[in-house]
Amino acid sequence: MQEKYHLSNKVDTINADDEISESFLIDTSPWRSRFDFVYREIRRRIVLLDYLPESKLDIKNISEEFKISRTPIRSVMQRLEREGLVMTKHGVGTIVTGIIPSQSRDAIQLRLHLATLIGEADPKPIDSISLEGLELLNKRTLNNNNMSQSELYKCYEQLHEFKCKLISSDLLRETYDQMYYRTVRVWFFYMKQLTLAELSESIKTDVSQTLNAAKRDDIRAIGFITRNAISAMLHRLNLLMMAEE
Amino acid sequence: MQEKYHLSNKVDTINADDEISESFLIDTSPWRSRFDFVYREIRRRIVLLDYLPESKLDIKNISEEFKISRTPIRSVMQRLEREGLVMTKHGVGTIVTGIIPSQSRDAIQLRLHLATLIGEADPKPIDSISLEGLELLNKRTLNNNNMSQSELYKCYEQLHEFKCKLISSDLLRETYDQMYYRTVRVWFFYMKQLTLAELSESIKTDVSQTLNAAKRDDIRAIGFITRNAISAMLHRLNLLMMAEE
DNA sequence: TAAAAATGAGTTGTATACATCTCATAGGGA
DNA sequence: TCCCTATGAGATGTATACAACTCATTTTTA
Repeated sequence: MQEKYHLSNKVDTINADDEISESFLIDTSPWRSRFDFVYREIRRRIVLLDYLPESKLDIKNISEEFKISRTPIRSVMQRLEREGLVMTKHGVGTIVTGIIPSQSRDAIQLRLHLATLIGEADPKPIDSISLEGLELLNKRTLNNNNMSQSELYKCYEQLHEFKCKLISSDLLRETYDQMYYRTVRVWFFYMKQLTLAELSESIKTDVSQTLNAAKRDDIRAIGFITRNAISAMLHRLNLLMMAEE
Repeated sequence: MQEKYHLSNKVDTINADDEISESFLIDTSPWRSRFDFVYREIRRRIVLLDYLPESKLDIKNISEEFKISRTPIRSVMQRLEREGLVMTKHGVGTIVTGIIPSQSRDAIQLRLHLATLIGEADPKPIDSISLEGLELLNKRTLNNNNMSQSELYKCYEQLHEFKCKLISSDLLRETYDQMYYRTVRVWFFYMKQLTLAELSESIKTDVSQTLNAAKRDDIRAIGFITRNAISAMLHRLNLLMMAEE
């Protein structure tokens, strides 16, 4: 964590074209960017198991690291708590939630169902830039046989973001997005070093299948590809979880 | 708002039986209750259009009313913002979100999809107390021909809570719950006085059908009953929204 | 000696003053 | 008269001191 946050980083720039009538209400101030930066960074650390499940977070340290007071960090933590990634208890501390098989299954299953809705209601058309990005991602994953966990995270996230762009409903997109981060953490937790290759293989086929469907503009297919990939992972995970119990 | 909040009110008492291993982490302190009370009350006001869409909230007034400082009120507002009920902009204010047809449709459609999942994965058994409550609700709605908006809100909420109890996945329940409040606000907004009777008729059949299914322990049926009720409402609403445009 | 009570360190929740931002309005110049 | 600018009220975001809570350790007491 050498570089601190740069406010110039673009953070989810919202399509100003849609809903102009309400866009004046959307807060694009630096505050929002700062919040988003810290939120994403801490989420990244939790998902990548940089902060281990059931470990206590040192809020004081974190606020010093980001050079920001405890108040906005609290906001971030409250959001992460709503999203099931941390738990807070008065007088005790802020703790990364443990990974509980039943809850993990629930999250995966919900994501699975939501994935089938990806191309349901008038999906957004695929713009050429996104498609190019996907082609690059495809080449990148094909050539790279031994991806690190962090590289894998980035690739997987990029694929996820591509799919998200196709969802026209903001609400569905956000809900699906939340499920993504919950489930990806579970992948990483159970896979650890052992089957990193397996996870990497899975993303390769996901990317190439998605690319094919995207080329022929078949967005519903992308929904089902995703659903099937999640289903496969769930099956694989059930074995792992049963072995552990 | 004569009576202030009573900390003794039970607020979502969590089943202490499940997941005992983690239950020590759950914060049951008065703070949590206070937060929940204020959150629910403000949500109620927004959903019942006590606070009108696009109107500005006077945070200072609200914090004085609840005899609590702006800090915890901010927490509540941040949660409501995540749930799409208010918007906040630095230096401007906190505003109840406007009701936008496309977004309303999205919320309703998502709730519709989630409803079909109600009895999917090992639903919780129906306990006799809940069933009795449902029977009472049935009698209450049958006899009461001219329900006020606030009565309707309570009945609808009670029915909703009954259905929620059947959902085994905490995650699905919470997501479904959020969609409920979003959509119910839209009902109330478009229905106003005109078709209150219609809404009341709709809930009557929903309750009685649900009761029948519950008696024969067919929980998947309840999911589909709900789905169909939502679908009917969506259809009705589309007509209203088209007429307005 | 053992159990109960008190103490204190450490953490989260709250109150409040201040920083920052936005918008409406008033004032001045062309 | 019109337009540009400045100013100030009022709102949200932040920093910080303090209150309240939990838990481990120490002290007291039977």
